[in-house]
Amino acid sequence: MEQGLRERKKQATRQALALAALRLTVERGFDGVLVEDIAAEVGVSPRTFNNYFSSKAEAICALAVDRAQRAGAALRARPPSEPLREAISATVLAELAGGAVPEHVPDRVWFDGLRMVLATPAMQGEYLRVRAAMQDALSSAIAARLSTPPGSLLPEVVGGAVATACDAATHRWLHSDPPVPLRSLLEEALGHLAEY
Amino acid sequence: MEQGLRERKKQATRQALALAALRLTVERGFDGVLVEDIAAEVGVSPRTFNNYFSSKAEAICALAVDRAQRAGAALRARPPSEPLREAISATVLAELAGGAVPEHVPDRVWFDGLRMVLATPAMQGEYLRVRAAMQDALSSAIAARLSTPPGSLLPEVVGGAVATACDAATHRWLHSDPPVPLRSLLEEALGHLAEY
DNA sequence: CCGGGTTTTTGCGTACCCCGAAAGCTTACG
DNA sequence: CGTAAGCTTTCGGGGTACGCAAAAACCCGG
Repeated sequence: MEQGLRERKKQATRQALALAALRLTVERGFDGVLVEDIAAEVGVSPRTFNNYFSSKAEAICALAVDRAQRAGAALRARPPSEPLREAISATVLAELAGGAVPEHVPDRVWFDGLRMVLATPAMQGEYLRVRAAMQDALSSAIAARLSTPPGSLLPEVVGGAVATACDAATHRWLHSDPPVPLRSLLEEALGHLAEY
Repeated sequence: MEQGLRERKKQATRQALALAALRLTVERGFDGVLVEDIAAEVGVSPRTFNNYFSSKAEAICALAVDRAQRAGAALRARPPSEPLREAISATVLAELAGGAVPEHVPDRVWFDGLRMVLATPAMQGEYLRVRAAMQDALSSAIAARLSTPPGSLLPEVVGGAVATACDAATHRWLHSDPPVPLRSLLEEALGHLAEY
């Protein structure tokens, strides 16, 4: 598992770049920060930045993608006897509403970052990839749980529907004034899905 | 409505650019065609291209976005007495499986184009915007039909879930070998949604 | 049919992004 | 240790996207 110093250093650089990208972008806006700045913050050449991420937007959203994948793993880890719907809602509530922000990222940076990504056209495309990552992670976990026939669309459809529900709840949460707890929005969204 | 020659010309230019972008990209791949080429094909300057579209990818997917919006309009146009689920499935089947390709685009270009967009990383982000456009169009139509309270998440969740189902069916369709009719995939996907 | 006001197109310049290649350093391992 | 493998860096180029100001195209009232 421990691939030695080399691998650890690589992951550290990656995290540092992603976090710096997020922080700086929150502070100065998407156009106010250059790839050069992010690289400088981490102490690495601009070219190296692009060895890790193929775009500035990708770096900014990298931590969110990581989290989506953790959600998939969490669903896989639930007891197989648990009914699918319960397993999903338990996973989603624990991972998204549990203050479980990735990798020592300050809560405030995370919240403001999400908000900014959604408000900036140049980053919406990348955010949609985060959502897609969530869908993929959930779908494959669902497929593993149910051991559905290979051709079935069910895992993708259900995974995508759940990802959509999380997304709708998150949007509403970020714009709610006065603030509403994310948990209750997630519960509402998952409820709508079940009753359709 | 008719804003005179001026407006008509603008729309014509827009369509021509979008179609040229799609055709050329199908023929030569995303990196094989420059903005310059697309502009030349239509007989306008490269600078003008960017007056209409803020990126090459946006132009390529513009027709698909237009179609998503037509789907929303179609849902609004269904009889209000019809139950929501029926209205949705009728709309989706008619708009997506009905060979209803936008604006005189050859079926083959449309099919190959979709395939290429989904296979090209540089364009996946833009495709996700198409899916998001579908979600928005459906959501707002659903909200209009149900006249739900302003704060409800239901329209977004259901609209997004349906968009996801369409998307999953489309993916499977494009990769099916031997070919499976899109209609039956859509029916399956919508079915999974209803039974979850 | 024609001139003034408006909108669109265009050319030019700029800032930035992303990537390929080759050289330089660092880590891994016998 | 010393050689092999892997990352980082430097350099340079091809493209994209957009601000700005001048030129062209269009619309309308006289």
